[in-house]
Amino acid sequence: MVADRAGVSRSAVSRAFTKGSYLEESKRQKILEIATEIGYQPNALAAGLQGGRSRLVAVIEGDVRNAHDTAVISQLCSALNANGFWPILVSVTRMNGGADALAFPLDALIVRGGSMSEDLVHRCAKLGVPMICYGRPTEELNIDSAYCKNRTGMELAAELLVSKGRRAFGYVGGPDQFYSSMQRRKGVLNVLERANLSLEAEVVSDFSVDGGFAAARSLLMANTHLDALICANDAMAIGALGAAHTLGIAVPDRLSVVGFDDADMADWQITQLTTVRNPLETTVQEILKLLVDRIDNPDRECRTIRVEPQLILRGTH
Amino acid sequence: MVADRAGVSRSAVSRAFTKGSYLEESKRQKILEIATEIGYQPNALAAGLQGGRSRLVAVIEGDVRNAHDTAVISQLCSALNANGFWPILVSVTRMNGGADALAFPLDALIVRGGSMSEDLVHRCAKLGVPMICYGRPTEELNIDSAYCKNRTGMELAAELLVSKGRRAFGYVGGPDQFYSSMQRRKGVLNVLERANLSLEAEVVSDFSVDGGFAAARSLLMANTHLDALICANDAMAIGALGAAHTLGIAVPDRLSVVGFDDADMADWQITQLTTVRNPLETTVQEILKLLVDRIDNPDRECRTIRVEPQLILRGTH
DNA sequence: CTGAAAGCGCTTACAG
DNA sequence: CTGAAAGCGCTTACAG
Repeated sequence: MVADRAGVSRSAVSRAFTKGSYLEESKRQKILEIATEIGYQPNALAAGLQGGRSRLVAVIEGDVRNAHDTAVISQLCSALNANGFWPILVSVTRMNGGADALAFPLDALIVRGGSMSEDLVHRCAKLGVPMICYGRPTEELNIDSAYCKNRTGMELAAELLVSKGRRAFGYVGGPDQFYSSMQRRKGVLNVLERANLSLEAEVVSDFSVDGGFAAARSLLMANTHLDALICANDAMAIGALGAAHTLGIAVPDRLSVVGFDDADMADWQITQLTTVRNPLETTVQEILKLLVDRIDNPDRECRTIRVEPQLILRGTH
Repeated sequence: MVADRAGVSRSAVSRAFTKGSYLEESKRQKILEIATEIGYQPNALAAGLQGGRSRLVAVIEGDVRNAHDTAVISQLCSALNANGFWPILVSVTRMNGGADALAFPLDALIVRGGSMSEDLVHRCAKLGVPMICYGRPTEELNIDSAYCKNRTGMELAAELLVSKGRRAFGYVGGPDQFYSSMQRRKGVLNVLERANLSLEAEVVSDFSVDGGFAAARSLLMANTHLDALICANDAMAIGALGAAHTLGIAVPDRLSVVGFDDADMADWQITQLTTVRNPLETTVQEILKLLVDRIDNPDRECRTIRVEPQLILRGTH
């Protein structure tokens, strides 16, 4: 034990590792020295038991996965690390909707709107664990959240195509249960209405590349006159690009294809997808700000951060 | 407190939540009932303090990211969840090479070979925290590991191209410091030597799509006679496909391109990349077996699992 | 500035 | 089958 070796009390050792606590510098030095020598490090579990903060944050991972979701989670964990938090990754399907993670005295719990169950909301509230949501507004639940303006983003995309002279629009939507799916579709519809156009064909898919391929293929085969195909995310747009290719439809000459997210793959040479940027670094930063601020100030009112989307012009419009 | 409400001891409550401990069924029932009512759940931190297992597993996330690495980590966390473990995600750059995670009484620590520092190895050994490595062999360090047979895999790919009549080979390699880079390159060289061919051009890149694009582009421009381009992973192969496209080189008519990993993107319609399957589900399962077995049996000899690669024929060879 | 003591919320022998 | 007690490894008032 470090305390014995250094001839000090356990309190002193604890203080040596606590920034900003009173301890004679020479003593602290000696303690730290012995600690590194024998490889001692305060046990975070025991420390976390002390009423204060555990610095543990559960990140609930949803079941619908695409490149953008994965990227958000990865960046989120990185940002948590950078702020001295320990992200515990929890699968929504595996761990009882994420509620099992509440066995830990969590400083916070982060979840995408689409994976948030009522049960989870109730239990967090009951236990006083702050919840931060992303991907949809949650004011009505009194929960902080950050999300990209989906409708606005899609309006940007649709306006671009209308202004390019496109007139026969098809749409590949995301699963109905997602807030983002509804909003993105609404954005498209708004613009078409203003332009006195209507959606000529539409199909719902699953936000995946394969799903987008199948959906776009059947849509394009049944509606050969389409000259614009808007997809609710980049993964499906990439699938749509494949579908157009196999059907011999030239993009963008005969057909415009746009997506949403601006995932990495949108900028590859073989895709060069025109899309709407869903700025994940910004979203992640906002989530962290909400989290830190919530911990400092547990009783403040909940806040909703709306992140601005941005049109990214590349080669498929 | 549940114990009071149910009129039992704290021991009884603890036992009610511990599978396989003696407790009259009616009592257990009552305790569980009250627990769900008031939202009680044993504190995992306090439980973890009890000499036994914490069920906490640190997963160290490296700095070099590509789709395959991200997928491995994501699946790994999912598999850990499925086995009742709590993965703590730790950024190798942010958290002192991952060593900071040792503040928790970890049941194990999982790290990719390329992100494993000597310091980390020493400290895990000193603290008795089992380390499971993937992506390279670590027998000499007395550490369990699982990895795909890189050399064998690349031999499969190179043999395919040789048998197709390709004679002028180029190679886009991964960063020198990775074990997998060296082994994959060796696989290519072995096959060429046996066929009395030699590598005509070669360049090292960074396992990313953009890196692969730039590398392949310069390679192809400087060596217009190449008829085969082997890339050390799928991401760079996708980049190479883009490079070939912008240079007007028809794949596979004039140039064969193959990758390694069989990442999701390799099977998209727009890529249909011929590649070598680096079976991540198998690797993840093997890592979990190693981990569980190590926990049950802390003093067993270390094991190295070599996962079999598999040639996947698609459209670019 | 520092030590002795209490306490965080559990589990686990130890007695019954 | 079950309770009282000790103990896990820390931190934090409380006295000095």
